[in-house]
Amino acid sequence: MTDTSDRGERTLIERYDAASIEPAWQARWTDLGLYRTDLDDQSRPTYYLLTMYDYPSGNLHIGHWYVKTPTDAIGRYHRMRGENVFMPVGFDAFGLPAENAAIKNRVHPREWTMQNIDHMRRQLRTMGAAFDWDAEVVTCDPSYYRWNQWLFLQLLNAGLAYRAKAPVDWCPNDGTLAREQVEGADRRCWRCGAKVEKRDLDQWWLRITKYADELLDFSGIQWPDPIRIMQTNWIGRSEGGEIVFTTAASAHHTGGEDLRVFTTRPDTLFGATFMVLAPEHPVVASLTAPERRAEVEAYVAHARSATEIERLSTEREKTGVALGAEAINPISGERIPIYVADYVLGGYGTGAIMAVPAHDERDFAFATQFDLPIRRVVAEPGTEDAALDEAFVSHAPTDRLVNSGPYSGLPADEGGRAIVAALAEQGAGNAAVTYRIRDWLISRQRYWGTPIPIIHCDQCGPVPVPENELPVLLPDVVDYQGSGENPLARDEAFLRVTCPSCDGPARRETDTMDTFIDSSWYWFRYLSPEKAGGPIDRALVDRWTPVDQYTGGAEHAVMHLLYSRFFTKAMRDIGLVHEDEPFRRLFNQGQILGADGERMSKSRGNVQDPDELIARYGADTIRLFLMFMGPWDQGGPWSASGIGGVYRFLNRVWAIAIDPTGTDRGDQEAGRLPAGQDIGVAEAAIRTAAHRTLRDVTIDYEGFRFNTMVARLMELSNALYRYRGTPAAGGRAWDEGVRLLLLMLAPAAPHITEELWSRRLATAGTGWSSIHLEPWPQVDAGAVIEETREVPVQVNGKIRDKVVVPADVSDADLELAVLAAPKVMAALSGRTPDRVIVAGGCRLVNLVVRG
RNA sequence: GCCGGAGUGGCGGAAUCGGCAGACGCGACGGUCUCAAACACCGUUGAGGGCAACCUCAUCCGGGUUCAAGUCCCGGCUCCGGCACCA
Repeated sequence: MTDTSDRGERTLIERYDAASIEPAWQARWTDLGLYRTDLDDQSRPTYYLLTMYDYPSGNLHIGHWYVKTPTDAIGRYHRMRGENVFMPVGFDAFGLPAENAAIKNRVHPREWTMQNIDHMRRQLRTMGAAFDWDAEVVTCDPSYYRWNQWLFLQLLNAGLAYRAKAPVDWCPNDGTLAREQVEGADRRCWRCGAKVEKRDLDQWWLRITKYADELLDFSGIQWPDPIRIMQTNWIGRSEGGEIVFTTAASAHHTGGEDLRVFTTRPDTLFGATFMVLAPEHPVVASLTAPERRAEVEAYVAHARSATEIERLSTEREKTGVALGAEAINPISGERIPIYVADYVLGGYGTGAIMAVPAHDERDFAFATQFDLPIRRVVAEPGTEDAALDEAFVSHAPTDRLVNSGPYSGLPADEGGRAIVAALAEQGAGNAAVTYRIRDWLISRQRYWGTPIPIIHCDQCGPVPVPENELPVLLPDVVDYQGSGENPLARDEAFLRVTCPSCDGPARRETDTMDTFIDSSWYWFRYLSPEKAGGPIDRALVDRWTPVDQYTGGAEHAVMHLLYSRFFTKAMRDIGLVHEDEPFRRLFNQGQILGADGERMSKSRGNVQDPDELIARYGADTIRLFLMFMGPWDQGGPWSASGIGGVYRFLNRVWAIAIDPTGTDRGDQEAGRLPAGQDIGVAEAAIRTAAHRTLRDVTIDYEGFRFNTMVARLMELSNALYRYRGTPAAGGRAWDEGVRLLLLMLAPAAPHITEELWSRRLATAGTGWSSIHLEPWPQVDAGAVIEETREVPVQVNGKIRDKVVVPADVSDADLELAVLAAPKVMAALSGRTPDRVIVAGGCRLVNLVVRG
């Protein structure tokens, strides 16, 4: 900190020097424990502000600053509003990159991760953010992941975890691959280039589908519409019916087997002209006619290697193969051919559909491709015989069934219900709901994750590790180099155990957990990161959660944010917490891309390191610049052009606060009040500017509109700067203006404002206290009232003139003033307006004249 | 492909309960200061036309609704995020 005692002896203005101010204040704040939250303080309302924790990739880049510094401003603003703010940080420390780095550089994942965390901690401190470092969580620490294991066991007890097979992408050399590790259209391993295959493995799942309906209810939270829509679509609830078709007897098959299909349109049952099974459907093999076997098997094998995105593409030509078997329509008795096609997914609905090409776009495309009949069964009145050149999918209340036997003529909706009822009576169908969302597969065939606390015994099957034996520690020395096998399976000491239930020889589960588990409850742990007797401190959790405000990238819109909601509900049902939702309010900020418009990544070499910017401008300038760039939810490519303007702004603030009487070389008007103003007018203008800014900036902070917040502070500083060196500078209005400017700027630029604030206090001879503990100022309503206003006047929608009228003018008086305005009279050229439209609140007048 | 978002001066962006398009900043141009340059400061700056007062055009493209459209509706294009093992 700068010693202020010798200021009077200086002849030149002391320059703004961020490099000397910022580290000093950061150190002092830490010494004072200014941002250590007293979680037990009952005197103020709590405000839990959470920003998504980081993966410790090694270096903080400008994207981290973009995420964190506006969040910090929110926290500081709320603190000034009198709330007890809790803003923790931590590290999402398990995951693939550590293991990839380990394989590549022969560093242990733990070492790599912990070094990165150390480095990032130091870098995080340079932001000057008000993080409470006492609350840090590091997920790869056994004190954290043991509770992942504990929670898993509770979920297992509650019937929310189970074991089932799932296909994974498999490389013969490197084992399971993540999606991003499978490259190219021919699907090769990124590391060794081998052809990637699918392999079915027994894996652990969490029953998120049980909560599907509850997850569709957002009534308890204030989240942005787009996120709610995406989650709703992701869950994908569909109402309809299940209909049981029967296989027909044929030369190679006895028939009589049930084939259940799910449909959202039971009303179109009479229009089913063929049936499609997913390649994964269990009866595909047994239904296939011998002469079709080779073709069907080849098709199924090929379909399994395609991604879901490819399979569901409506652009791609439909493919499929006839099985050489038929199914019987339960209501019409009609026999229709059965196909296998990859546009039907094994995991959705029943994995089988009745295809109604007349009323489904995908079925229509398939039928056209394979020359199958298309039979209209729903029509708008009068269009019953109209040809179909595309699927007729809309259903209006006036639509009626046609070609539907006894149901023909019924309104489509009613007919659909009647058909379901008839089917139910004969045991061939029922109303049903299905979801797009699948259960959450949490098994990973990796080393660097939370070991799943299960022991496999030949006698007893999978047995949970007893709670008192937790944590199952991740062994330190393990051969995690890729070799196809699970890394933990190669550690004999880890692997070989006795069964907790029968004491016989057994082996540990060698899969680890998805890292989304870590992030599905970490905000609870922040409240008591050291607690040994359980995952959470119930009293603190009850007082502090749900999190008041969560901020993070929109790339997490669905998965992380949905898993967190699911976990909270599951923990509630287990009796661990009371609430239904994790995050009351959510804000998804945008993403900073590299200068090339691509996502910042080391491999692309487009990462912007903030360190050189800090050295040149200081943290406050960067913080402010990131907020000023544009709307926070937008992000965009990084460009430092413009940062100089923000730096100039801070220099002006510095000059205004430290030297009100100074003037600038080169300014011929320096020291003079603006034309036509005396001191009274000038001071009133300053007061109005300051309080209007306060009014607007407050709204901007509340709405996270940081770009306009900074713009408004720039306007205020420009307004004050105009009076610098004039008789109005240093007066009461000026002093209040400076005070408000600093207070409003404090959440966004904490260092320079703290420095200038401490100098003000020193000058005033008051004892020091931090600006960040000041209350948010009050708007003086009297100072913001305007006496007159300028109203634009249009003639036939084009601006022709402006009139200045009293602010409380009546519509009638306004109209008189408008008609007397010279340019309006010229534009009317003697004509009388046919209509006079006064926009609401006298914002604008439009005169409409014909001819 | 499907779901979600965005497209406004040379650039980042402002203005969305339908009411002055371009706040604020960058850049550019002119000037002041300086021996000079840099810094700083003052001014101009959407495009086109006109001596001027002013006029015309302009918010991705094409239609539409309206006294009035960046904003609402219909159709398209481009870019960004997600699509279940990156986090």
